[in-house]
Amino acid sequence: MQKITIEIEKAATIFKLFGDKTRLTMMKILDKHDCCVCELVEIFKTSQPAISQHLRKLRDLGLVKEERRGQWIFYSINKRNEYYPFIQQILEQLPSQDDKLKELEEQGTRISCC
Amino acid sequence: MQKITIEIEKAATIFKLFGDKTRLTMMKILDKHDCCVCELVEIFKTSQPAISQHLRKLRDLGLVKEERRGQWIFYSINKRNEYYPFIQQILEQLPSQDDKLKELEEQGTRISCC
DNA sequence: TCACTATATAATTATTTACTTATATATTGC
DNA sequence: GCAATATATAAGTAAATAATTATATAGTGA
Repeated sequence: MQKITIEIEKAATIFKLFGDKTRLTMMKILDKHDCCVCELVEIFKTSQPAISQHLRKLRDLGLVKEERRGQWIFYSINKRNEYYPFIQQILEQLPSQDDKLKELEEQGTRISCC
Repeated sequence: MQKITIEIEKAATIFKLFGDKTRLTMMKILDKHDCCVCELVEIFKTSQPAISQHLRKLRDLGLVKEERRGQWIFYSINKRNEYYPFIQQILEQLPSQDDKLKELEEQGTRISCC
C-alpha cells in the first residue's frame, strides 16, 4: 500500500468537516457523481441554505469544486486536492450511497431538475 | 487490501471526535504507547480536567480503554473495538508523534511520574 | 489516620456550529 | 426587461462543544 502522510493539524481540520453526517454522505456521493445543489437538497431533505453552507465549508478546504452549467451549479470532488489520496482511502471504506441518487431518479427529480 | 465497511453515521461520530487536534494526536500516540493521564497533560500543556474529558469521549465510543496501575490510570487504544481496523487505517496515515513522548523522557517527566 | 498525588466529575462560561429566515445575485425563457 | 428558478450570503438563534474552576474519589506511603 502506498504511504500517504498528512499533518495531524490538517487531518483534524478535515475530520471536523467529516464529523457531520450530511457532509460526510455528501462527500461519498460526490466522489462518484457530480450533483447540483437542488439534487442535494432533495436527497438530504433539508433547506437550500443549509446545503449551500455545507458545500461552502467543503469548498473552502478545497475538498469539492463547483462548475456552473447554465442555471445550475454542479459540485464534484476535487481530485486534485493535495489530500485527495487520504480522503479517498477514507471514502472507500464507507458504504455506497448510490441508493439515494436512485431514489431521485425514480421520483424523476433528478432528470426534471438537472 | 481488505475491504472494511462502516456505517456512515458511525463514521461521522468517530470523525467528530477526530476533528479535535488534541484528541487526534492522543489517538495516534496511544496507538503505539500506553500513557497515563499525567503524561498526556504534560504533552498537551493543558489542564488535567480537559485531558480527562477528551479521554472520556474517546472511551465512551470504545476507542480507548483504561487500566489502573497503582496510583495511575493508563490509557491505550482499544484494539478490540469493532471499528479498530477502520481507525487503524486512518492513524497509519498520520505522522508519528513519538517525538512528543521523547521530549517527556528527556525532561525526565515520563519516568518520574509513571 | 493523614497528607499527598492522580484522576474523574460537576457546574459554569465562552466559543463554535448548524440551522432558519430573509435577501441578494445570476441565469433562463418569455 | 420581467418573471421564474437556482444558488449564495447575511443575520439571528438554538444547540453543541471545549475549556475553566471547584470539588469528589481513590490510591500511596508515612
